[in-house]
Amino acid sequence: MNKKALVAMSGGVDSSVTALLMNRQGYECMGVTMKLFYGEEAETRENTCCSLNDVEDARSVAMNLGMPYYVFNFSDRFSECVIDKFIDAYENGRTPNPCIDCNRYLKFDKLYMRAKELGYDYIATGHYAKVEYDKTKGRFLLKKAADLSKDQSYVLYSLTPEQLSHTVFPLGKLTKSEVRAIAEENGFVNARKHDSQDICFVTNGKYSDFIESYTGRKYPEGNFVYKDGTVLGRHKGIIRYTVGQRKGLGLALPHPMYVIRVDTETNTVILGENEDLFSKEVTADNINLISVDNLYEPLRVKAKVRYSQPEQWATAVQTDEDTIKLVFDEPQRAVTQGQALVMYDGDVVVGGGTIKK
RNA sequence: UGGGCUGUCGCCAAGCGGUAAGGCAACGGACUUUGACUCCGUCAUCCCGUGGGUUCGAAUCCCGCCAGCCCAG
Repeated sequence: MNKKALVAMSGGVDSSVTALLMNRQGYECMGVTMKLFYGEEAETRENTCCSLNDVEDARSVAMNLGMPYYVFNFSDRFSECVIDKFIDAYENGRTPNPCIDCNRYLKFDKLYMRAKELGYDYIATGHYAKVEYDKTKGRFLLKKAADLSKDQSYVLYSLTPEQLSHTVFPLGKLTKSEVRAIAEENGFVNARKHDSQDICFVTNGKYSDFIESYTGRKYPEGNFVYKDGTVLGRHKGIIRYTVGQRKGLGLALPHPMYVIRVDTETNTVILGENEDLFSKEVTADNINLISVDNLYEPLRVKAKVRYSQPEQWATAVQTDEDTIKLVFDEPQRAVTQGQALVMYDGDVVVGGGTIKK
């Protein structure tokens, strides 16, 4: 009997080629698009996933491949686990990474559960990453993609052994251009479609405008305060600012200034110079360890604190059940609460957590 | 009311007789499956508070006026 896989299809090139490859590899596949949110503009937007056009594209590819195709409505789960968390983070002076939550709570949780219910053993997605079973260690590993420029292992660090053992990433060994070529060869409608980017549920304008219209709340103005306490001006609501930010302050200053801290207690945004943004220490909680059981013994790793950042040498140690303390060899810029800390041992994802400070 | 200083893009600010630097902000784009960062581009062309004058030529020199600031009162 063939192995059965549920393929998450966004309507983009990557997941379409994923479906094709899964088919070729002999899996009995079902294509699924998750309906995650409702936005009037979403239907026409080009750079996002999961809009109506995207559903049509996904359906077209699935039909092409002769696999059943369904749309699952996961919008409740999405608003609860991604959007609400996103808003909560900004309201509390943190900076969320919704893609990570979407993977954690939707693709590899809700969708995986649904797959199991329907008798499918595997989830396949178009992520650029690899899952490998390490016989010597007796565990599943998450590894970087062959195409390092597209590697998405960072946003997958939360996958558990259970999830990894039921996950297939067929694109992990391919480069983006190979994927596009395959799509082209097979006449996929979306072969040349733009890569998705930006926050998928913010279909129009800025995320801060989205939060205000979604919640109906208005975030009060407050002071921009220089690190020495001097008031420099008024900010337009705390959710609009994140550590390291320079643009959009609306302040005319003699030299560039950056947000170095957001203080929700006093509703102030603290500004300083670029040099003030560097720090060596990071604490992360809500951790997930993949390649090791724990980190109570300090471990030399390479780590990063945001999606697009080359990893940096550091030493990590677990301080309790759910917390990691990591010290970089060199100070890193704008380590921000709410973002993810992800650690690597070569190509292998050691694990990660949410930056607490 | 006397005395002094200042008045150049939304903000700061060069310029000191030869035909408007730069920074900040803003806007547009690139990069990017998060937010940022970064990079590229645009941004005073009847014009340098205003009205005269000198000069081949002034934001730059001279005179008047207006506005703001400071010190006296």
